[in-house]
Amino acid sequence: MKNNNGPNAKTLDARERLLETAIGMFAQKGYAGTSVREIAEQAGVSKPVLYYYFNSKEGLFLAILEMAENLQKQLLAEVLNSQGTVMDRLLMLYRRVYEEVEAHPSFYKMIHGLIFGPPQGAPDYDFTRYHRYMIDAIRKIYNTGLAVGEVKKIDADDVAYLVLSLIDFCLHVDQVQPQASDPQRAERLMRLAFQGIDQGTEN
Amino acid sequence: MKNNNGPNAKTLDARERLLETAIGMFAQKGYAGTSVREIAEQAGVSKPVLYYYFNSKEGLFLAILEMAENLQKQLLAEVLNSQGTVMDRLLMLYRRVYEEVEAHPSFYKMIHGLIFGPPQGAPDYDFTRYHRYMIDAIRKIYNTGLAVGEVKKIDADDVAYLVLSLIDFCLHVDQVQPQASDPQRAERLMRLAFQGIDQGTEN
DNA sequence: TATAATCTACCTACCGGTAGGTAATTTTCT
DNA sequence: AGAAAATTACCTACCGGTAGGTAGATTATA
Repeated sequence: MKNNNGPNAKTLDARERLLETAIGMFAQKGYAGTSVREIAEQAGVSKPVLYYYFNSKEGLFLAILEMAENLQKQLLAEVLNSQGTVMDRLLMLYRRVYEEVEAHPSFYKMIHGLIFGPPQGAPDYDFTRYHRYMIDAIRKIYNTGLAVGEVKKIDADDVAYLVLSLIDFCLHVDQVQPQASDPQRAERLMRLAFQGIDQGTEN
Repeated sequence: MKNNNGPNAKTLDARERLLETAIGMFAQKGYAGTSVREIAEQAGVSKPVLYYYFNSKEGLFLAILEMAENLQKQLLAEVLNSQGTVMDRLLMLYRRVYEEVEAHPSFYKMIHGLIFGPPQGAPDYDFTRYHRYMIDAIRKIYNTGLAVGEVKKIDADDVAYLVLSLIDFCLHVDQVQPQASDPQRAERLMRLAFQGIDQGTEN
């Protein structure tokens, strides 16, 4: 009954509530700054329930990271399946990431903090993989454009780093300085960078 | 005596040792992940000495941030006094920041983690100021170049964001993925971006 | 001898994690 | 089908240990 659907609906409830709450608190206060007591309390369950589902604070943490990685892989696969010019596809990459960030701000904030922040006693985890996946994807998009003579021949890594840097930066600014937020900025910056990357020098 | 110079040398010793140790530990483990016990121990003093000089963990933290802000202001003033083309001056900005980061890696890492990471129970502090100072400086450099017709007329903020994004990103990569480090990358990326920003479209 | 700098010993509050128990559901046996 | 056994999903109460912070004695300096 209640507001749940299907069998063992209540079972999923506590687990998912813990996940969502933990994401929010890790995003706001970091791993070390968040206690399992707070998480359990805010999720409306007792502390041992957390240990029942995740074995430990680290287990809960790693469960979240696994979700994040799957989400990213899925998103990139989707973008890499797209068609269009290099510019179109890179803009689509940005927009899809942007959508995801808007839909799950805490999730993004937590991952972002882990990638860029200090490891605050959190379990070892190679966060650079998130960047590697992005770099790879951008490089692939650039290379297909190169094959059809759509873009200049430049070091593909340099292109990838330049594009990723502005995507990351725009997302970061949107998040920590909402008053300076500008959803169009990333697109403008990308076009700005592309005036030197596109084969034709139309401007 | 010892290895110190001038009066109250030993006085400064414990205090400075605490500052340096704290910077290193905050950089590695974050604010919440670092205990005052560890800091005092690693600095070779007892815990109350820390409280004698800084009153609290927060006091120590804020003392470090004040140092950082002064350092940045001094660096930017220096760069803004320089002469040359927009490109030259922006590259100089990058190189000076790079030098400073190389010279004090933990210091940079700590500030970087605070700007991009979650506020892990650390005292409230507006870290966006570091970015604002940088944006302002880059904008000023661009605008002087614009006045003499050296660069295209583009939104100065967009230029500043693009330049800052790649500077930040390159410094970040150098730090978290030393094996992928490349001191020349920032310069290459900046030239890459400039092929679309420079007035002449030579390529 | 006054004061600045440091120590040992201790406080309370909270940390991650667990022991042990229970209501309710599901599975197995007859 | 209905009783017995097992499992799921949760609870309260507590553990050893460590967190930030302090009181008060002690040592060095001038």
